[in-house]
Amino acid sequence: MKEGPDIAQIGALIGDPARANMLAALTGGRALTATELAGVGGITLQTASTHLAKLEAGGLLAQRKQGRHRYFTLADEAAARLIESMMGFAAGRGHLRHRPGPKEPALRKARICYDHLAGDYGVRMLDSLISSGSIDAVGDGLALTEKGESDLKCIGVDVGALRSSRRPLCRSCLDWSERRAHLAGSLGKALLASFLDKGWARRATESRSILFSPEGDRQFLKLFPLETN
Amino acid sequence: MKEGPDIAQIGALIGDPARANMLAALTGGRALTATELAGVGGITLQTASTHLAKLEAGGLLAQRKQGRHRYFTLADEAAARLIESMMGFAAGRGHLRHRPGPKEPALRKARICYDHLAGDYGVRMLDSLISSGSIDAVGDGLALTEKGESDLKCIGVDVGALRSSRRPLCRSCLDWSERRAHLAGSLGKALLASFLDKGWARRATESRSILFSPEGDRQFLKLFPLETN
DNA sequence: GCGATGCTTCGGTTACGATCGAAGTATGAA
DNA sequence: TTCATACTTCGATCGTAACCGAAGCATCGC
Repeated sequence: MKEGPDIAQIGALIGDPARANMLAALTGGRALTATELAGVGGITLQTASTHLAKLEAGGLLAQRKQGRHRYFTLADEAAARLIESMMGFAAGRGHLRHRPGPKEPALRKARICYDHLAGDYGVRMLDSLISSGSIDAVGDGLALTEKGESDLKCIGVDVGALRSSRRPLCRSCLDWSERRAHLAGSLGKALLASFLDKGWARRATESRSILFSPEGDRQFLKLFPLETN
Repeated sequence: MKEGPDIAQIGALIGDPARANMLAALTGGRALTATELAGVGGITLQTASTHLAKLEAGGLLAQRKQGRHRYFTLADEAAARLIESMMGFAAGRGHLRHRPGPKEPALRKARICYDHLAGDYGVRMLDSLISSGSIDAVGDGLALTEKGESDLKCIGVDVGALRSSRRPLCRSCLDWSERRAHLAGSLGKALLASFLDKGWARRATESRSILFSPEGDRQFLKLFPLETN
C-alpha cells in the first residue's frame, strides 16, 4: 500500500463546504476577488484568505494580482474538469445543496460551465449538432465533421484558428442538471462566445445563468432544432 | 449561490486518508472485506466499519454480504472513474503518497486499473492499437475500427458480445504513472481478461501489479509493437 | 447447544482544522 | 503624508469527526 497518488489531499481540499462553494462559484469562469469569494463561502475575509492559500498550494486555483485586488480563477482546464466531474457524480447520487425542485429555472435552462454553454440549451445544442451531422459521436468521444466545419463558418466561428490551440476542439462534459452530455472544449467556448457577441444572450451578474433575449432565443432555437423522430 | 450539486460531501468522504486508502485499494477491482480494508487504511475494524458505512451512504461503495463476510467494491464504473480522475489530477500536481522515485517498478510497468490494464504496458497497448489502425483516436474519444474488430477476433476477443452491454466499448483513462491515456471500457476489460486467461500474466496477491510471465511478456510485446518513426 | 470469527454499535477521548478578532503589510487615493 | 481599501498573519477558541476499547449481533463450524 501507500503507492500511487494521494487523493486524500485534494479530497480534503474540496471537502470543506466553504471551499467547495468557492470552487463552484469559480466554475462560472469569472475571476473573483478574495472578498467576493469570502461572500460566496459565507465566511470572513481572514478565513477565506487561508482557504484560498490552501487551494492554491493544492494546485486547484491560480491567482493574479491586479492593483490591490487579488483575482482567483480555477488553475486550469484540468482543475475545472475535476470540479465538473465531481458535480456530475454528486448530482447523480442526489447530493444537492438545496431542496430539490425547480428552484432556479433559469439556471437549468442555460448557464455557463467554466467557459461553455450548459443546461437544457447546452444539451440541445449538442444533440442538434450531432443529428445534423456536424459532430460525430464516435466511440466515447466527439469529433467535428467537414460539414460541421463549413456550417460553423456560416455562423461566424473560425474553426481553423481554434485548431492551432493545444486544447481539444470538442470535449463532452456531463451536465449535472440534465444528466446528459453537452459540448465543451475550445469549440464549445467559441460557440458561447459568439452567442454573447451577437447579443443573443448575456451573462447574469450574480449567478451562472445565461440570459437569452427574446430574439436570441428565437435564433438559437432555429439554429439548433430538435430531432423530431 | 447554494445552487447545484454538493461537491463538499463527496470531497469530504474522499478527503480522509483512511477512506482514501480504502478507495484506492478498491480501484484494484477486487472485492475486499471490511477487515482487509481496515488493514489498508491502517485503522481498527471498528473505525473501518463506520468509514465504510459512510462511503456506502455516499454512493461510492457497494457491499455484498456473503456468509459472515461483507465484501466491498466501488459502487459502479462512475465511482471508479471519479477516483481514477482524482488520481490523475493528484499525480499531475505531484501529490504522491510516497517519496518519488522508482519505488514500485512492477506497478509502473503493469497494473490493474479497476478492471483493465494500466501502467507502461497499458499505454503501450493503446498506442500500438492506434498506430496499427485498430482504434481510431478521433476527436477526444476512442473508437474501434472494422480492422480492429477482425484483428481482435484473431486474439480471441469477441467484440460482438461486448457491444450488447450498455457499457461503452472504448474509453480512454488517464494513467497516473505515465501521464498518458490507456484503454478502458469493456474492450479494455476484455483484453486484460484474455491475457490472464491465456496465462500470459497473473494478478499479484497483495498489490495492484499485473505480473507477466517471460513467455507472456514476449507475446505481449510482439502483439503490440511500438511505432518506430 | 458452544465457541470462534466477522462485523456493528456505543461511549468517551483526543486532535485537527475551521473560524474569527486583532494586528500587520501592501497598494492606491487624496 | 495620511487615510482607506484589500488582503495576510497571528493567536486563541471551539466543534466536529476520527479513533479505539468494550460490548452487542450475526453467522459459521462443531
